[in-house]
Formats: sequence, C-alpha cells, structure tokens
Amino acid sequence: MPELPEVEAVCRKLQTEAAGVQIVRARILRPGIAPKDQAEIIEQELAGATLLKVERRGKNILMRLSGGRTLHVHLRMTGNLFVVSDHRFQSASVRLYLELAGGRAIVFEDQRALGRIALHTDEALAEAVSVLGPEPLSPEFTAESFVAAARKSRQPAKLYLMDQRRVAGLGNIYAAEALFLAGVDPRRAMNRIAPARLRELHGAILEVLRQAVRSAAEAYAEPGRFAEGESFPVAVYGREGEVCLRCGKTVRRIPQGGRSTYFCAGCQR
DNA sequence: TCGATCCTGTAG
DNA sequence: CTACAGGATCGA
Repeated sequence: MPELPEVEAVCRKLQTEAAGVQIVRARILRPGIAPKDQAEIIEQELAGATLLKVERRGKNILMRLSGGRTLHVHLRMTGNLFVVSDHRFQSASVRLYLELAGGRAIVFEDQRALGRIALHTDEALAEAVSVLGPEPLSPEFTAESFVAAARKSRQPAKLYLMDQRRVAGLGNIYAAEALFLAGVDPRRAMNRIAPARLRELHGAILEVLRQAVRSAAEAYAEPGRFAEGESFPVAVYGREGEVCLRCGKTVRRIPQGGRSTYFCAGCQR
C-alpha cells in the first residue's frame, strides 16, 4: 500500500489526532516486527511516554516521544497506522497498539507482517535515517543535483528511482508513473539518459508525487477507499495488456529487480 | 547485481 | 497448484 504519498497521509492524520497525547500502555502482538528480543523493552519504554510529534522521512514514520526517544515505523507492503476511538478495537492483523490516555489507541495493522518498528535514541535515529537519499518534495532535491548524481550511475532507471539511497520515498507505482510521464525507458541506464531528459524525469517525479500526496490525503479522509488503490489515476501501473493512454500501443510488464515494471515501449525510450 | 527471504492473502 | 503483491535486506 504505502509509498511516500500514503505515508505522508498517515503521518498527517496521526499528527492531527494524537500529537501531545500520552501513551498509557503498549502491546506488541507480533514480536517479530521489532528487532530481535527488543519487543518487551519497547513495550516498557513506550508506557508513560508522550507522543510529541509525527514526522516522515521517505517512507519512514518517526514518532517523536518525550524522553528523547523515537518510535520508527515502516509500513512496508501492507502496513497501516491509525487512531481508533476505543483501545479495545481488535482485528487479526493488529501487530502493535498504543493505548492512549482517554481510551483511544494508535493501531499498527499489517496483514503480511513485513512492516517493522524500532525504538531509537536520537543518535540511533540519525544513523537509521542517514542511509536515505534526499526528500523529493524538499528544496534540496533540485534538478541539478538529480542530474549530477544520475550521470554517475549505470543502474536501470526504474531501479534507480526505487533505490531509497538515491531518492527517498518512491516505490513501484510512482517510479513507473514518473518514468512514463517523462518518456523514459525503465531499462535504460541512468548515465545513458540525456541531461535534458533527466531534467524532465526530475520534474515528473515532483508532479507525480505532488498529485499523489493530494489524492492520498483525500482518499485517506474516507475510510475504506485507501486500501483499494484507486486514489491515484495511474497511467501504466497494473495496466499490462491495456492500451497506452498516450500512444495507443500496448502496456507491457517486465521483471526488474524481482518486481514488476509496467511501461509503454512506444513512448518510453 | 541477482536471488532468497521475511509473511499472508488472493487471483488464475 | 503457481504467480504475484504499492518493500527492504542479506548473502553468494
């Protein structure tokens, strides 16, 4: 489910609904989501802490707590994080819940249980986040820096965009959409793309993410719609065998890095 | 850089 | 039954 836009929506909602609230009790229902043997320690340390602020870095959710700790949550493929009005809320895929003062709770649901949590000191947090590339929607992500870095890499464009060390927050859908918008073949090595085209790709990344942040926020406001994936009008993702909206050729699907890449060979070169 | 791995569910 | 799923890490 979540790439940068969806994670952003989750963070904003959480910030609005739960910032400043104290955590009364924490329960990890699937110890495997925490670092080895740390589940109990995390439960103990979270109890009594106040959630000060919810921030995002790439696809990572950072819940800043009183006492100088940060609960780091990564939703991976199927995770979701939200506030429920009654802490007694349960479902088969709840992996963690934080009971809040007043009876509500923050719930971490994750059907596949691939999502991860960790509790960090400021130092450990800095290290965990240091591997990430620039935030695509921040001023530091300029066309100049993007082009300069891209020219040094022989990675295929799609894998490059999905590499969190290059740009933080793009995943399988929005990487494919940005490449389509810019007319770039996902198999093409970055250092073999003309600088002018790389600039277009940079612009396409911004456009796709900005649009998706808007629609993810709207979709998230309506419960139920979020998981269905219809919040964003995709042009190529998941459209194998269908007609390309721009040139009329057939959208193809190829494997790249163990994942599916959707693209149109007609207009992506 | 590729493949296996972590998990569970759904579609064909 | 197999393939695949909006992710990331690890070892060969």
